[in-house]
Amino acid sequence: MDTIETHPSIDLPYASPTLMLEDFLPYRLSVLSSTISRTLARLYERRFGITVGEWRVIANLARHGPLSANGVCDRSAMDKVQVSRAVAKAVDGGLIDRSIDPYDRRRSILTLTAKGRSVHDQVLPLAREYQDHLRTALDDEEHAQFLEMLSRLLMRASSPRYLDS
Amino acid sequence: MDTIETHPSIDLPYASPTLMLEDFLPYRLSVLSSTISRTLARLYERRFGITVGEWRVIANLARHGPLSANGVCDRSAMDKVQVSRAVAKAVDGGLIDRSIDPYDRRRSILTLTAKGRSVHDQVLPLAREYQDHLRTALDDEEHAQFLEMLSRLLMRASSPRYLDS
DNA sequence: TATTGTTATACTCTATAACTATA
DNA sequence: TATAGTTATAGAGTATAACAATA
Repeated sequence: MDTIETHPSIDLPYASPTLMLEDFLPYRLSVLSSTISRTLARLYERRFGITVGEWRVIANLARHGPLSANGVCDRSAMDKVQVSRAVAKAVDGGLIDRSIDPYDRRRSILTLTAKGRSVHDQVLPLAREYQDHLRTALDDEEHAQFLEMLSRLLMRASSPRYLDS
Repeated sequence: MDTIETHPSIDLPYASPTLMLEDFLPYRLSVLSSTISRTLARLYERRFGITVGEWRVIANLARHGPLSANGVCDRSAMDKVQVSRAVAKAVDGGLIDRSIDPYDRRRSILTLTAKGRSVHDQVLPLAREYQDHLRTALDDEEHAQFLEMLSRLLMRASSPRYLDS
């Protein structure tokens, strides 16, 4: 609703413009994303003892594996340190098998173990179920639009002008 | 590994369904939100030495202040520990004035200092500028739709069924 | 007893850089 | 010299609980 008065209230000696946090896009995104991430993180941790990072690695190996650590980086929005740690934990837990690429001994070859595949096959329906639960908030067209808008926003958010400075 | 014979594909000994991470809504939201949050956190920290938490408290006090710590909690999606720490840092930095409510001596009364107001007035246009930069990815109608979809998704994400368990 | 707010503790996450081994 | 990956370190954020003061 627009203001009726043409100038700020005389009660206030000084009233600078303010931010309605609940309409600030970064805030809104952050609240939604962290609510969802927390829920999923708990789901993965409680039921399967894995972190979100491990899940991302596992999901990528299930779909695209075998991959090197670098291959996982490229597909997971995780940097090499995050991948290294997630992989170490998953190898430790017997979910991932790590060997050395004989053609380039700096590279690793990561594959799911049977146990890792089994965890994947159990987590996947739960992840999908949660996504479907969220998606009941949107119809198919809206969902497509939403994803498309996320893409456009990400391109903007990743633009160099704002990434440093 | 489980059965081979019952699976249709000949090429793959075992191919369970997989998740295309890049189409998984929680993943997409997380990548976008963390890119944006990181950018803003750097902006606030580098130019003004404040955390995102402090900025949220400051923005709320500028708009709705004076508030108690609880009042800030209600409006900022932060819990009382986060608020307590953000307020302590801002009081320490001379941005917020903290006194005790004489009518309920458990409560604090938080107001911006002149310095806090000044920081607010400098951060605000930068925050808006960044939001506007993001918003060039969307037209006005899309932006309204986007915020509205975020609301619906948040209601879903906050539903009790998935918050614990 | 319940509420407001602070403090303690432990754990996760992130960012950066240094390091190794290989190429 | 460059790349793949690991390790080290410190800082920030998060969750939980315990706590003091007040109601």
